[in-house]
Amino acid sequence: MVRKTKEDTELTHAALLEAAGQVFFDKGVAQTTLNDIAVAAGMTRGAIYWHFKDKAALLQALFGQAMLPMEAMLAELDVCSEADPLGALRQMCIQSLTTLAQSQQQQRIFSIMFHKCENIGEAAAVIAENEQACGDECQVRIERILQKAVAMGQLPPDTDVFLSQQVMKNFTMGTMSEWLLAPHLYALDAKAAAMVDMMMAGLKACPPRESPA
Amino acid sequence: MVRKTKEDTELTHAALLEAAGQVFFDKGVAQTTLNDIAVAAGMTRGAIYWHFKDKAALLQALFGQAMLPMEAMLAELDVCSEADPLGALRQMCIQSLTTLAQSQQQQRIFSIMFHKCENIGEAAAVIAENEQACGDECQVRIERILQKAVAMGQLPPDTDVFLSQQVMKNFTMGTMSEWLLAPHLYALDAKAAAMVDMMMAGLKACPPRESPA
DNA sequence: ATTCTTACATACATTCTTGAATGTTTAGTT
DNA sequence: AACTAAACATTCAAGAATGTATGTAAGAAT
Repeated sequence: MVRKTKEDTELTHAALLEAAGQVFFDKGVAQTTLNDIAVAAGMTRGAIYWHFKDKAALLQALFGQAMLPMEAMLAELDVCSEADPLGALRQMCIQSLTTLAQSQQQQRIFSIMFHKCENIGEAAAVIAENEQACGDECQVRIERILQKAVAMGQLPPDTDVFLSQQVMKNFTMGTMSEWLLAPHLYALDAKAAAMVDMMMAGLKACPPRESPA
Repeated sequence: MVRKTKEDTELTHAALLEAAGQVFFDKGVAQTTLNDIAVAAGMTRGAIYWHFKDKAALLQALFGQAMLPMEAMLAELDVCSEADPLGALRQMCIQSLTTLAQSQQQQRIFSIMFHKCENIGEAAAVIAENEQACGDECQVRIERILQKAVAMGQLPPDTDVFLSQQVMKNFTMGTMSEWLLAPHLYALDAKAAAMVDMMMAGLKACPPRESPA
């Protein structure tokens, strides 16, 4: 079995990505050989080197795949944040968690990002791109929405917008990260709303204040 | 330079640990050779193999070193939680963050744990020990204190104690993890109290409730 | 029908890293 | 003073992973 039709080619491309996700998840990125992935996909390393430049490129492709739902949510956020900015942020946090809870592929990839990949060297460039592009761009947007919430009276006027955004991010990322360490402990999709509501209640009641500069 | 006095021996032991922390932090655990560490400490691999069984043992020793302050805080927690359980938890969260913010060695080691070490295989055993011993034991204690807070009326009677503890943990770990990715973004030690207060306010105002079983 | 090129498989050379084995010097011990 | 053993340094064998180079069968183009 050698030369395939174009659809077959894309199929093996996807199969390699899926196998990579599985093996990276099982053994960790550093402990995983390209041969491991190839075998898991029923091929040889030649196939991988054809589709991807090297291990880092494979990882990058895998991460990029998981970032699509998140970027979609960010786009949606701008639309929904007109009337009720705080409500839109709440929805985004909840959706981030429930989306994660409902997709095994997402769980695997995020688990790799959080716990099974060293943010170093090649990977650092990938993380720095995806976490500075999505993370930095994301930060600006959320701060804008928080400012809108302040302007509309949903939050106190002296709210420290930057820190509030940071707290939201820390809470959400921490919840994802920690839940992935023990997904059986509780049903994240069922509890996400209650957890996020608790955080939002804190944001409304006692947000970090701007220090008098 | 070969045979040293006992104090010198302990000195090189500490030097090896410090070098390990530095190099692991710089290059990540997987990308770090034992030779890298030895050179950074001004020695050869022989010294490492004398003091530690292998790379995993070195990592374990390094992590154990960073765990001491945390365990001390847990011990202190039981003492302080009599009159004001919620206040004691608040103090613990704040102290966790400020302690991290004030010790560069802690920052390096926690950064390694969070972002530069794959929770896999050998390391998983270490993590599973330290994060299941400290993390599992920690969970039980915090839940007990939260129950005390419920009994004393500091929290609503139908508070979901387990989920509340989970939220506290997620927030604290997330804050540590995210801050370590960009420590220059804000002064954690100055802002820790405000951030924790926000979370605690949410806990008081709108904690996750027990679902009617 | 022939040729070209894709999509892999196979083989190979090179480079690292590890663990162990052995060597060496000197601090304690008696 | 001699001996033992600690505290390393040095050397070596072995495997393993990577990148590349080459082989090859089949789809696509003419």
